[in-house]
Amino acid sequence: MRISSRCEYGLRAMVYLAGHDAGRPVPLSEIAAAESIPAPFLERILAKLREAGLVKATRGVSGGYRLTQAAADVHVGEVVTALEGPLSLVGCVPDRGACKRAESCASRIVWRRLDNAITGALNSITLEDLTKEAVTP
Amino acid sequence: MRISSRCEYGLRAMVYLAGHDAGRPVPLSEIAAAESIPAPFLERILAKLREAGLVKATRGVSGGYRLTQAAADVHVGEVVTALEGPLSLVGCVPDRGACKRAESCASRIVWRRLDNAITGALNSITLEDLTKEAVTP
DNA sequence: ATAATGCCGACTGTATTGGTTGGGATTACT
DNA sequence: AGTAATCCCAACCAATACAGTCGGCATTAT
Repeated sequence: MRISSRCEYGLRAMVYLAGHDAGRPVPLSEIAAAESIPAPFLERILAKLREAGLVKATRGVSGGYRLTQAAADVHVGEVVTALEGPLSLVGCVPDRGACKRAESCASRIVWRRLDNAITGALNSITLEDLTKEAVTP
Repeated sequence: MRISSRCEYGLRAMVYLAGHDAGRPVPLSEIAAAESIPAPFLERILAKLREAGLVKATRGVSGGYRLTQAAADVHVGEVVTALEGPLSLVGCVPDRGACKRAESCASRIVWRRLDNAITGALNSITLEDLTKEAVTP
């Protein structure tokens, strides 16, 4: 039960993009250097974010990455989901059929609550909030 | 970012113990059968819970496991921590020195919030709540 | 043409997960 | 004393995920 480096890096990269959008795409190498992320690893992370539609890339000289949406429209939960898979920590929460005893399982109450807490926490923050650091802890 | 089976099983076992404490210890085999948990695996899970002081075992014929405290005093967070390690999903939250950029890192805000959400969700439920199923989702 | 950039598939070492196996040590009961 | 039920423990295993790396190809501004 740990957030992967992939995900930490990915969020840092997204925040960087949000904070450095000046009409030009930002090359991967710049993000990697600024955030101390191994470049080839970051490449694979950005690929996932691109597949998820969160960033778009332009190739060639002076190419790079940009957000596809305004920073204010991107919730952190979307970023985490793109990199970490569904936020549900336990299979029986989204898919009641995943476990035969789901109906009578008291523990499921816990996992449902946990699910709500996590989703709420991550979806109540946008990239814009983070660039402004105007979030109360 | 997933709860391990170890942890799901462990919580189910704890809830079972909370709901079946009739002054006698409950043998592992009973829990395993009732909750469909592979017995040898459950054994290792209960070992961890015992190390954490959450259950105690008595050996020999008609031995078994019991909670060390009243169900109302055991918060789910303790059970999860015992099996899954610290609840913090990211190293820089409990230990600010884990990452050099911690001070200036906007993402850290996210992880702090997430931490609080998770801890809050898990520590607001006790085993007794679960046996009564009196928790609102 | 060239250099900067993104795209992609294959590979690797390490750790974790989800177990199993086999043999002990304790204890209640007869 | 013997036996069966029970917990205790160390070693092992296969599959998967994690955190990267490497090498080459495709695209494009200049």
